[in-house]
Amino acid sequence: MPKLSRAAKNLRRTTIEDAARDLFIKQGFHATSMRDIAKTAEVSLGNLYNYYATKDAIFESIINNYQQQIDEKLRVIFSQIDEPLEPESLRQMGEMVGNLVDQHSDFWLLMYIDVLEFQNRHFRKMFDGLTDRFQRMFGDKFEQAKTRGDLRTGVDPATVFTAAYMQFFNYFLVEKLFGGNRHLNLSDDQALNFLTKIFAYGLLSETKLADYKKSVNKAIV
Amino acid sequence: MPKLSRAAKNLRRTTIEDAARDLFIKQGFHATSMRDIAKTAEVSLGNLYNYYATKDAIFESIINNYQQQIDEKLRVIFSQIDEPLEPESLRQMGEMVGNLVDQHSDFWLLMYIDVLEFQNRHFRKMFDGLTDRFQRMFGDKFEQAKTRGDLRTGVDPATVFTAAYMQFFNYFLVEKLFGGNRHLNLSDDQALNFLTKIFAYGLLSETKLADYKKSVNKAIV
DNA sequence: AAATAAAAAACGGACGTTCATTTTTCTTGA
DNA sequence: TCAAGAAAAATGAACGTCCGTTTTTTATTT
Repeated sequence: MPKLSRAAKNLRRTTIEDAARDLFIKQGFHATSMRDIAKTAEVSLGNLYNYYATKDAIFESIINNYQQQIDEKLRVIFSQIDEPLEPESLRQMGEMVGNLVDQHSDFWLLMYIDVLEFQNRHFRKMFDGLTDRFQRMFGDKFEQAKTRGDLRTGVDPATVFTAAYMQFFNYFLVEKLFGGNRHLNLSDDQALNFLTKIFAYGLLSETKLADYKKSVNKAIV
Repeated sequence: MPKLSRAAKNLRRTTIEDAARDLFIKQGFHATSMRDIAKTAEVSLGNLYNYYATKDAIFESIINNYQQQIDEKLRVIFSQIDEPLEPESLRQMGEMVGNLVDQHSDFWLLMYIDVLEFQNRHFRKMFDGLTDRFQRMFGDKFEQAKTRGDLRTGVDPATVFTAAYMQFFNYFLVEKLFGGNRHLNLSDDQALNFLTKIFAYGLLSETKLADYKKSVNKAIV
């Protein structure tokens, strides 16, 4: 018979992982000691080993939980997109990606830890088959746009969408984590507009583009 | 009177730094011990301290030297670009960036170490004022293209060029270091063509684009 | 032999992990 | 209702190892 309820145990685990995550992010995996984690989590050193077999196990558990959290946020982001190929939607996605990077920069730092110390073993799936996933997600919308004649011929919409997604991500990561302060010489808002514009030009047919230009920004012509 | 010539001393330093760099990249900064470095460099532990005051000093020296090497490679890349706004040039840049990432993936790993353990102190300058630098580099070419009417109105060529540069870089980093095997669902060659196409559409005027489409790929129309 | 370089040994401390011990918690029997 | 006791949980000292750095010793060169 267990003396602690499952809920109480999970609470302890959460406390430990929160502490460990903060420390890993602040000072790296190797630089963080089990004693650091114990002290921050207000748990004895030995007791850590009642919850995790090794220090690595703590890292892996953090990643798995965090990954789920981020996956859910991404799911919400994409679920809010009705028409993925509308410039407005692209921009909206970029904005939400920016928020995700802002609010969870620690998660991406964990990814770099993973790249360096675990050959990105835990994060590989973030990029694996990315285009295919978007195709599965929005395939019908892509098809509809194509039959409507909204798209340039010879340009695969799923690939453009993926490229836009990646560029938005990279833009904010560079700004947030790499100290590239305004590396595009634009404010975040302006950068979003600009990148959206680029991908819209790359994606849309001339007739469709004409609408975009007219409606959004007359200065562009 | 020194017993070792300056050249001999530099050789030792090079040997030590080569060993340290390999180890840092393979297992990270904190996971690499001075004893590891000594053994790999075939130098005694104590002797390391005749050449470097601390372990950090080794890391900084490596970065500074490597940075110079990469800067020189980048200089060569950009010096080979005559007409930065030609799609062909963009693609060429992308290809060379790909080679740079391939041949020096260790350098970019050092950057991630720097992000995690030194808040990117040593690499900040890689992204700082990037657009300005391209403007300074190719400003006259950009102006010429504008007056020739090659460009879309309302699209700053330096910004497009920077965005293209960043996207090429990011594409290859994801492929090489993050295990995103064919995350755009394209071969590297196809990805280069595709990304070039996107930025060309975003950058060039309709008349100029017509030339591009005709000359490069009739299938696109 | 004097100066420089290299090697080896030693230092104090911190590391991840283990383990004997103590404390807490809940069940049980009266 | 409540002490007894067993099981679970928590503790902190201890272990052996490795760490970055310093100091001492040895080798090499002029």
